[in-house]
Amino acid sequence: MYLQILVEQADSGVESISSEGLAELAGVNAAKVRKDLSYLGSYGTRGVGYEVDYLVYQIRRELGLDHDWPVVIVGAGNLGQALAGYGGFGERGFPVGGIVDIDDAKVDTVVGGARVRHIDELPAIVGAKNISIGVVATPPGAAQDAADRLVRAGVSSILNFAPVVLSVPAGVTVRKVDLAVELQILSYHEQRRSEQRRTNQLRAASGGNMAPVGPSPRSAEARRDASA
Amino acid sequence: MYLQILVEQADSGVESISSEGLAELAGVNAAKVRKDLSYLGSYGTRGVGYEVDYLVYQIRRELGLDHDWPVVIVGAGNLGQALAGYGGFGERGFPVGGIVDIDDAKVDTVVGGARVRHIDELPAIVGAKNISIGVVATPPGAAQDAADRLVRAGVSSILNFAPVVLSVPAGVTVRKVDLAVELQILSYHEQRRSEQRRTNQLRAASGGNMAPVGPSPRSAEARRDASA
DNA sequence: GGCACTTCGTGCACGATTTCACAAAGCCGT
DNA sequence: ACGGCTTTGTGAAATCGTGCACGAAGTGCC
Repeated sequence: MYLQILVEQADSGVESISSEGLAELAGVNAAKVRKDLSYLGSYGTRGVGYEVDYLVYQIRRELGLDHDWPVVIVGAGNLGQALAGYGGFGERGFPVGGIVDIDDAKVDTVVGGARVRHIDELPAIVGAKNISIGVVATPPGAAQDAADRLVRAGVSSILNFAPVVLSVPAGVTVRKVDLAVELQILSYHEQRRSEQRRTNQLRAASGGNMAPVGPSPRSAEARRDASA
Repeated sequence: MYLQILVEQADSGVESISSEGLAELAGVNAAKVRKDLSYLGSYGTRGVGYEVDYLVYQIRRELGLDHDWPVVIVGAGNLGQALAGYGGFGERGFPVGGIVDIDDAKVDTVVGGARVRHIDELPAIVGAKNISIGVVATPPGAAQDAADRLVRAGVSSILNFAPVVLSVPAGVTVRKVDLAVELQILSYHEQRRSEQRRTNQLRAASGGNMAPVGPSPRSAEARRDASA
């Protein structure tokens, strides 16, 4: 998150930023920013702040973003195609090194400049380009098989878009992005808001004379939401 | 997460599950599962466990998933089209209630069964279908404007796919999904793994006789990853 | 060169979350 | 009906993360 903000700042010509400034942009506490950045080393200057470019460089280095990480996408359905077509990936250091599908009808079609290849070619693709990151964009039922194949092919990090919990051997990192879960969390907040409204109406209807429902009890939560 | 696992279990015919079983599947501690579920009420049976169907029902109710939440998508580019075309949304209770774009060239094209409408129609769409959730699928530069328009139209929850921090009034919930950030986190793990390998090689080369690099110091982290 | 001012880096305290541990509660076999 | 077994629900303890406060270190003006 810091990296993103810092790059944005660098692009608008900001050369130096204080922990407080960065904290404001990130929606967190300034002390937290300093503590977080201190894990990278002492890259700030007291009385001045942090040099944006240098900090960007250091964060990139720590995250391993000083070189490209080609990724292979498994599943050329709706989502797989969108991901392959989305230029933002390559721009940010993750070029699409290949896209595969199990369905012969999809093989050899072209999406986003890459030709879809058969999933059996996965080991060859991963080996040739030395790929260590795989993206699972299959239907739920095929996701575990896709993950197994990725692991067998030598991939050690997986980004999973399928709404299932993948089981992988130790030493393989999985991250899951579940769009429905994100929506469910929003649903929960909406639900609470509508309950809140009902309660307020009841209070108003009963001509109540109660303490106002101030922001204080929920402020911490609200802040987290805003910064998320 | 529990909901997802429970639904999966229900589909495979499991009728009852213990906190320990659920904890295993979720990759967390059993006591945590019990404490989490206890916030919903006392829906377990001592000596037996939790009835899967009933628990699913209770979690759904708490999350506000007992009715549909139509969503409106802003941005009919690559990602917006994929989201609109992806059936999984509607299936999980979030039907696409509309998709809009600012570009006249895109207006009136049809994606995923919905006709793209102009962004100026946002208030009408939101009002007509009583929509409270908006999805921002625009390029970074247009995201804040999209969010502002959503808020003005009356939306109170936003799912943001653009890699920028949106600022919204208090009372509006924003969740951000940033695919590049997910990949960056994987990159970080890969980076560490490759550093690890180098260190091991050095150790081996120096004929070292050191304590083995066991899984213990990283096990907590690994567990978090697996369960994420 | 010295002084006022700014901002970092970090020890410490507090609050939140997670885990432990155990009593209470229910099932099942006899 | 009762005792043994299992598993929940929840106080208490331990751990973890965050924010405060302040010394250290730098800048810039006079």
